[in-house]
Parts: sequence; structure tokens; C-alpha cells
Amino acid sequence: MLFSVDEKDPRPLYEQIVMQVKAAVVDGRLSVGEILPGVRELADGLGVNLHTVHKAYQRLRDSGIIDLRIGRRARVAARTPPAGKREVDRTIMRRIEEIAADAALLGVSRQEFSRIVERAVAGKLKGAPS
Amino acid sequence: MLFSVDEKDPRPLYEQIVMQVKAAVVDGRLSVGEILPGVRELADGLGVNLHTVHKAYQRLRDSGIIDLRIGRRARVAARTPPAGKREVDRTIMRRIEEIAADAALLGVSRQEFSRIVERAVAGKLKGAPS
Amino acid sequence: MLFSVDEKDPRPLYEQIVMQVKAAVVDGRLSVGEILPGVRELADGLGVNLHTVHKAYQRLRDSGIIDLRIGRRARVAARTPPAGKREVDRTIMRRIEEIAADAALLGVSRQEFSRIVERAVAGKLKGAPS
Amino acid sequence: MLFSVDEKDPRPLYEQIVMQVKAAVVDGRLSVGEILPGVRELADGLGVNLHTVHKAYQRLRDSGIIDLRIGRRARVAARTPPAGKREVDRTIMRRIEEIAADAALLGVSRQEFSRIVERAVAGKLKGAPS
DNA sequence: GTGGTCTAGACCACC
DNA sequence: GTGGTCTAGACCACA
Repeated sequence: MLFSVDEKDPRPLYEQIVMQVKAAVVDGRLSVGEILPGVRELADGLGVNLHTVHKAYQRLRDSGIIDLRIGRRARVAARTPPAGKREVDRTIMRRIEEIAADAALLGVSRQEFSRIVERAVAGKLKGAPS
Repeated sequence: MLFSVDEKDPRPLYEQIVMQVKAAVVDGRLSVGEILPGVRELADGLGVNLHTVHKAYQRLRDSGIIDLRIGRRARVAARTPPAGKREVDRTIMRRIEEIAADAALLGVSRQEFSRIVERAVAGKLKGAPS
Repeated sequence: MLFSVDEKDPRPLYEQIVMQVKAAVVDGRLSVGEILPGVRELADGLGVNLHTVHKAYQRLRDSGIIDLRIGRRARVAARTPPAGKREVDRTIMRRIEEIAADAALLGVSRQEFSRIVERAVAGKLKGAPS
Repeated sequence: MLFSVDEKDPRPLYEQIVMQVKAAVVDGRLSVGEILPGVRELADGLGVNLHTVHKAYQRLRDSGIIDLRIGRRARVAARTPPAGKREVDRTIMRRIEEIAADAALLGVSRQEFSRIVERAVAGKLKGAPS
């Protein structure tokens, strides 16, 4: 099974699923056009309710990550060009600043932080735009 | 007023306040020992409920960012040494990986991502450990 | 091939086919009495299931757009006079109001909307009643 | 009660609610900042389940029509500038073409169609951009 | 009090 | 078989 959920994680179950699918797409474990497990199947595998998986899949469809339509199995969607570049960049920056602040307060130096970022990105983005 | 809340930001109001105090401490606008605005005062200034500010201050106290005792004004706490280094690093890395995945799916290349990280960190960490 | 299906279009496949046949009849690419592709032939060409094309053809027959009898090829039916004029107009108006609302919420002005409508109609209704 | 649902309408209940809220915003019956009925309250009023209204509200939030956050009542959001103009226009045009084809097949002439469009738009867009 | 999540089970539409 | 909708009722998090 590619995916799993963690009861102790404070994030909603459906969001954990969303995140893991995204990660799998980005690092190449799932390629464009590849089929995802069915909602019932994945729900069984994860030990969660059908609707929880369903909600995750709908979010992924709304984000353009997967093709999801009634009667057909879910598939990884073809990449679509981004809309507002500026807006995207600012959103990402805000999220990074937040983590950077937390890191600093936890005693992580700027150098250590940079190293962590590099390690996090390296080898994790096989499916990402170069 | 140092702080503000954003109606459009989907995060809880108390979390926005927590984040802004953290940011202010990290970038040096608030130094160790400095007093924070009173709960009522800040609630008025932000146009939010007393409970909301109170909750934010409690979270900040729980994180060791501020000293908060009844009858006394809130102050920025002295930095305390980090507990589990390994654990801290892994938590940060997980959060960065998540953002990196979102960025990749939004069409941001690895190079652009690195540049955004640098810009986010630079000049924002005056109060951070070097 | 006159027709095609779009994987990204959220509408059911059979509905896409229905719509394209309607469009072809209206703009004159298909005339009254002209034969349509066979069910198997079209299903192959589109890469969809036989059932899907079959369902589309049944809907078209139910709407009086085509003649469909067992053992004979499907043909574009002769135009039949409308049943309830008032009812028809109101249905169309309701659907337009819905689009107009979406357009307005997406920042399209009334003038722009009118221009889009004109462009959409112009040159697309060669087979329509004048 | 501003809203209602129709059992005979083939569209999902939650979508009917979404549409009606949009219409109310566009024609000025709901202004920016105005509060919407609570999910439970509206569900009672419409005779539907709480979750159905909840889903409608979440869709409206995802579309940027309303501000919706835990603990606070739902409000009509401030208008936000559109992202991709070209894409928006094409989507609208496609939907109009579809209606135009249906209209033509139902015996509506081009002139009648234009008149219907004008009537549909006139007086219905008080809250729309001019 | 508000919205948000999860479970459970029924039934429908599409392929 | 697939996903999509609706109902029902419990419990949680925010304000």
C-alpha cells in the first residue's frame, strides 16, 4: 500500500491522504495517467470511511492533480500550466517564513535551516519541473 | 499596532496572532524581556474577542515563547535550549517537503523554489541563532 | 472524425457526444437525413465504450434529433415544431441567468458578457431557424 | 427565506443552493459583508440535511464567494480580481454555445435567442461589474 | 453558538 | 464495477 494515515497527526485524515498523493506524484511514485486505488479499496486499506477518501479525492480533483469522474477510475492528471505566478510565489513564501520562524525559536541556526531545506528538496522532486 | 488579523486568511485567528508574535520575536522587533500588549488592549486593536487573544497567549506560553503569569504583563521569555535536536530537524523537514510538493505541483521549479526560500529567510531572522 | 471526447471535461462522456451532435446539426455540418457514424465505429474512433455511444444516441433519439431504428443506420431527423413555446423560453432564460451570474462573479462586465454571447452565436447557427 | 430547493430539479441539492446564493449576490439581494444563515438554520429551513448545506457553503468558499471559517458566521466575501481572463471567457462561451444549440433545436430563432438573453441579463445584475 | 470532521449506510448515475 | 449524493448522528475546534 502506497498510503497510510496517522491517528496522532492533528491534521484531518482526508488532508493526510491529499498530501500523500501529492507527494507521490511529485517524487515520481505516481506518474501521469496512472490509476489510483478506488475509493472503497483505499478506504479499506487505510481503515477509514469511504467518505473520507472520497473527500480527499475530490480535493485532489479540485486542485487539478487527478482526473476523477463518475464511472471511471481515478487517474493522475496531466500537468496544467499555473495561473498566477506572483500569487503562487507569495503564498509559498509566507508558508516558508512561518516555518523559518518556528525553526529559529527552536534553536535552529540559519545555516542549519538551509541545510535542512536542501536535504528536504534533494531527491524528492523527480516529477517536478526542473 | 504591531499585529493584525486577516479576514481572508483561512487559519484560525488565534493562530495568526501566535504566528505574528513568533515572527516579531525572530526578526528582532520584540526582544527578550520586552512586554507585549495586554489581552484586552490587543483584542480591541485587532477587533477580535478577548478569548481569541487569550488563547493565542496561552499557546505562546506553552511553546515557551512568552512568560505569562496572572497579574503581570506578558513578556518575551528568555530563549531556552532545544530539547530533542533530531526530532526538531525531522519535524521541520517534513513541513518543508510538504510545501515543496505543493510548489512543484504549482509549476515552481527547484531553482525558483530555492530562490524563494532564500528570500524568505534573508532579512527575516535578525533575532535568530546564527 | 467529426467528434471527440475531452478527458478533462467534467461532463459525462455520453453528454459530450450528445452536445457535439447537436452542435453539428445546428451549424450545418450535419443536415437532415444525413447518416451518423455507426455505434461501434464511433465508439472505436473516440476510444470509449459501446454503451456510452449507445446511450448518447438514445438521448438524441429521445430529443427528436435523430432517427434511430434497429437494423438501420442513424440519420438526422426532420425538424419538428416546438411544443410549448413559453416553457422553452423560460427554460433557456433560466440557464442563461445562471451563466450570467457566474460570469459576473468572475469579473465579466455586462458589456463583455454581451459581446461574448454575440461571438458565441455568430457563425454557429447556420442550420438554425432564422 | 431567501432560498429554496426543488426536488424535481435534476441538479444536486447542494448545487442548487450554491447557484441561488450566487444569484442573490449578483443581483444585490446579498451584499458584501452580509451574513448568511447558519448551516443548521438553513438546512432546517430547506428541509435538507445539515451536510448538504455545509457542502454548498464549502463550494462557495472555494469559489471565493463567501468567507467561511470555524466559529464565525458565513459572510459574503469582498470581490476579488479575476485570474485568467482568457480562460474565463472561453469557458463562458462554451456554455453559451451549448445553450444556443439547444435553443436552435427547439425552434428558437437567432433573434428570439438574442431577445431572451437581453431579458435574462437586464435587471438581474445589480451587483455585477458594469 | 459557529463551522469541521468522521462514521455509517442507502441509493443513484456512469461506464 | 466505478464515483456522486443524501441522510443521520456523533464529536471536535474555534470564537
